[in-house]
Amino acid sequence: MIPKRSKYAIQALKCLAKVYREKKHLSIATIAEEENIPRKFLETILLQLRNGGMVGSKMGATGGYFLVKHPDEIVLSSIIRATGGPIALLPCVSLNFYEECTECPHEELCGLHDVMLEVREASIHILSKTSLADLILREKKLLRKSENKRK
Amino acid sequence: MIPKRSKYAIQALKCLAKVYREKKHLSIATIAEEENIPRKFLETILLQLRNGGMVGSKMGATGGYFLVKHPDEIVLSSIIRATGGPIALLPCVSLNFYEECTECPHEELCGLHDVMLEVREASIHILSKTSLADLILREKKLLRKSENKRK
DNA sequence: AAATATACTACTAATTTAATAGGAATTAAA
DNA sequence: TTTAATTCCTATTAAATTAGTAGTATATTT
Repeated sequence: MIPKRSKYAIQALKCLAKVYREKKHLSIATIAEEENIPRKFLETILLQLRNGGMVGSKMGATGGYFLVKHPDEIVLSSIIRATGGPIALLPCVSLNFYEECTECPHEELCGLHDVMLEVREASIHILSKTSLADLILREKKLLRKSENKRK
Repeated sequence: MIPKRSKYAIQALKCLAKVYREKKHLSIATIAEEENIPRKFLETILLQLRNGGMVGSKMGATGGYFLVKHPDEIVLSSIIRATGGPIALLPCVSLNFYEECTECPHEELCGLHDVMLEVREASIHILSKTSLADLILREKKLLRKSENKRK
């Protein structure tokens, strides 16, 4: 499981992506309310994303946050990583949270390691091809689908 | 990430799978030593696996644990589940640890939910086709490969 | 100057997971 | 029949992680 932190980050960035074209920025409070995220917690998350170079901020009254890249270029895997969320199922196959198995004498001979690498690759493949723009597109499609169903 | 508990379970079962043909059984202490797992912790894990119907046990002196199914029939996904490890990256897409998103008004319209379902399916696909027997086979292949390299 | 933001960092609370403790029940063998 | 070796069971503690909060400094607009 990825931490809530990472999930909140994705939600917040999706929010910002929706106003990207209009070059608007949103305040923490606005995003927090819109997405039901605890305000102060969101604050620390956005700060982390800013330090990670994914969003920019403007201080002072009428300040707020905005994306510094096109929604097409921000993919889920990098958001998860920027917020400290591991994608792999075991530390010994994690790119960013790697830890040696104390029990495995030779990692490269471990069958479990081998399988878990495959799982990681499959997950990263999906998460790295899905951008904020894709996420929004998906939601449009889902909405259309559900509207057709209702007819 | 899956809990250590699940990883230990897989290691222990792999151990048992290796002696399955000879119809031998192994004591907790033996497995614990072989796999570098804290003995008392392993005890609770094996108990859980027994209650889950994956292994059998024999009490008393010369007692121990053994697989009740063929190593071909025990797959990684069921071991992980039997030991309480979630495979999905978010609670809202977990089959066994499902929890509703408090923030999502309509789960079926959420783009993130949609993507995470795909990730889950991809992971489960791999973990459900890999059995203990496969794991052992993989290790043989890895060993052969590394021996060829050394030449 | 007042109001409204972000910046920063330290702290607390809550939850989960890992590991241990300790004795009861069971079995085999001395 | 006693002893040693083992599983069975459940409660508890310890450790680590994550979630969330507090409070103050700094910047910007009106």
